Amino acid sequence: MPTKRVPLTKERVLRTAIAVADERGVEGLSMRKLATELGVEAMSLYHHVANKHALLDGMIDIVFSEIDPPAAGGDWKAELRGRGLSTLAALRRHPWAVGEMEGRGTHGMANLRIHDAVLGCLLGAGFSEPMTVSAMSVQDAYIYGFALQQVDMNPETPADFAAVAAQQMVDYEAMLADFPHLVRVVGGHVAKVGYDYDAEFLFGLDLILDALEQRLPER
Amino acid sequence: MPTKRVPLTKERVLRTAIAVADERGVEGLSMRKLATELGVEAMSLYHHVANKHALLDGMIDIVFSEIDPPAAGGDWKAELRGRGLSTLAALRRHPWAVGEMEGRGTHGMANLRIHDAVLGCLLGAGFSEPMTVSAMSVQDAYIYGFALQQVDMNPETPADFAAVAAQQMVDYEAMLADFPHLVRVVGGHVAKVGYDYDAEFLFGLDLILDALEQRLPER
DNA sequence: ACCTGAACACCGTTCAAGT
DNA sequence: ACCTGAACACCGTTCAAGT
Repeated sequence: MPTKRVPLTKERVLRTAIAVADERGVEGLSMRKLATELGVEAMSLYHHVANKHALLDGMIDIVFSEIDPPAAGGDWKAELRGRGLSTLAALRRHPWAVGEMEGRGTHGMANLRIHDAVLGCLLGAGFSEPMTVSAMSVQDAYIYGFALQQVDMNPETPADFAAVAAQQMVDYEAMLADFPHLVRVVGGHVAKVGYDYDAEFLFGLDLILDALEQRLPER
Repeated sequence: MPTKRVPLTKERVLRTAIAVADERGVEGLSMRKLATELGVEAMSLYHHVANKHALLDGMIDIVFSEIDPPAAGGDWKAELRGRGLSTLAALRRHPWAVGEMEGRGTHGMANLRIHDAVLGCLLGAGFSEPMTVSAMSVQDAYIYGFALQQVDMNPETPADFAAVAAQQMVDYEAMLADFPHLVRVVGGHVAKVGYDYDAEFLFGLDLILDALEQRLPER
């Protein structure tokens, strides 16, 4: 209703799509709803984006652009720790992203940029070329996997919450009998309020970075 | 056309849904197509499954049921290594699964069963309760994250392959100038045929398991 | 050049009706 | 009890037509 004069651009389409997905989940993002949000008809979007797949490609690369790349000169462990935290933060701001990153053949410029920086950081630290590939692979798998698990904790459709709670109770019934370790450990430590996801994330990230340091040729 | 007498059961609906998703991706799985595959109308499915969300819940728990749970008594590292490999194998057989596991509040029985076994294995190894939670969290994040990256490598729609190849070339153009480390490392080691995903997976899994062993109280 | 109305071939799901 | 036909409210995308 307000600024109806501002013209449609690819940038504006992508930014608005991200806002919609952040708010309503990727399930709640349709070309038609996005168009309405932009004060336009659905078909107008196709002048700025080839199709919905390309729309998601663009959205995902914007998420990658929010990640701080590690510097190559300094303390490589600190740099990669910072990059890990920055990645998790971006994926937490855009919880739909991690589930859509897989299977889409193409890689955006921002994606390539941060991976290039990570490789440069590891090579600068003294890792061999094959070891650098492996070292990046473990870190990325861990970071994306952790983000994925975290999304799993916060159900994105609050409408399902009652169903979830009910199912939880059914599970609990069986758990008491069949899953003693889950009852003991999860009941005792995870279910208590204030479970600290950032601390949990850093435990794993530091575990991996320290283990990688031990694989460094010299020292 | 052949066996039209066999009655619809939840089991048969879920198994067929998995077969369809394995073959055509989760995008290619609709209630209507699944019904056709079963020689039935779409609405008949709703007698065995509450809705599509519940269908996916059931499918995912069948994937979990294909994972070998670790034993509690033996060599904990070997057991958890085996469980990691078994999980990766299941997620490779059903590439759609890892992208659908997130965000769905509910957890099936097979899911709970294998997590209970992992916890039992770690507790049996001598880890404290909070450490057991952390140790399972790193492993799961790594395993699911690795599976996610692997799906990313194999584009699930072979129709897009030409587009992917074309985009790859565009990327390469820019890479030569802007992403020197990617060109050096990925060009030299990853792009060469025969990149061994299982070896890469085990590098990270063993790195994590060895690092966890160092955190064990006694030894 | 940029936007759109109408249309096509799909979706998930409900509901009243059939056997 | 189990299955279905017709209908509703949605999808992504194409295409010829408007400005």
